[in-house]
Amino acid sequence: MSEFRDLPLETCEFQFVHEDTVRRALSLMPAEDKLYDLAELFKVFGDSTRIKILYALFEAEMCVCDIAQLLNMTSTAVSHQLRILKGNKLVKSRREGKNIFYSLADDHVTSILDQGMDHVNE
Amino acid sequence: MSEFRDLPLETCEFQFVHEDTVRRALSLMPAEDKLYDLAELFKVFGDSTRIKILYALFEAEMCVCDIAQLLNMTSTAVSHQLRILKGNKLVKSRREGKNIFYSLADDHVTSILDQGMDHVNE
DNA sequence: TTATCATTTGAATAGATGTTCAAATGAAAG
DNA sequence: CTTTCATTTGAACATCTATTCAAATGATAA
Repeated sequence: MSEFRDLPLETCEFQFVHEDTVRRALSLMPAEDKLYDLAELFKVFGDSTRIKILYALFEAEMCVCDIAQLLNMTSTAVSHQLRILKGNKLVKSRREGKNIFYSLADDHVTSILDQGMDHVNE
Repeated sequence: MSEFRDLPLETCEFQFVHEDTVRRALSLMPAEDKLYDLAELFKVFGDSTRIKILYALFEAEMCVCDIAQLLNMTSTAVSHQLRILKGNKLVKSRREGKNIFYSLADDHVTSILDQGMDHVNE
């Protein structure tokens, strides 16, 4: 039969509309897990606290306490968010005595933020 | 006094750490509402259903029913997400008889997706 | 008009998520 | 060792959000 997976018959109860378009798009879609990972990445950027943290680190590395002061938040709340940012490889950290300094992981972070900011500023 | 807003004294109870760094970063941060808008934008990308819809429309314009079939979801669920995408100017629509065709709003959408996909593929 | 059906809308539900609180690490200093 | 304190951790809570369901539009055809 077809080289593609069967299309569900139930979604549109009465007819197939534009079946060719659907099949072609389906065959060209990235893998399911890639799309999921991509959504997860953007989800990390989709919180104003985390966005603020990333912009703060844009200037210089900072410890948790610095960021907490800057954002007028508790160190605990900031630490929770830094954990998520680090888990997604958007920031990295180094210890210096009692302090742990965080900084942006790589230039990708900056370019994603810039791209988004362009859209917002239109 | 200072040209910057006062820093809160309560976040780090016992001392100011790296006050200069904090003040400089604070003065260079984008406006609060810009950062909020940016987070809102990324929040829209931060859902796998919406990501799938955008990638589907990457190939060709499609009606709600087409997308629903392709994603194996109900038209209702897809419509709700299209509403969000359209509200954020990521897709546009045109009516043709009973069908409403959706397509990507502009090239910005593509470049944001590409940038994110690069990071995921590392 | 009436029937058909793609799409939208609003309310309800279930699941995800950010902040707070209390407690636990971990490193430096006395 | 004990104290100090920056940071982390886990649980609880409140809020947000995606999907479902039932019902309403809106456009075409009979």
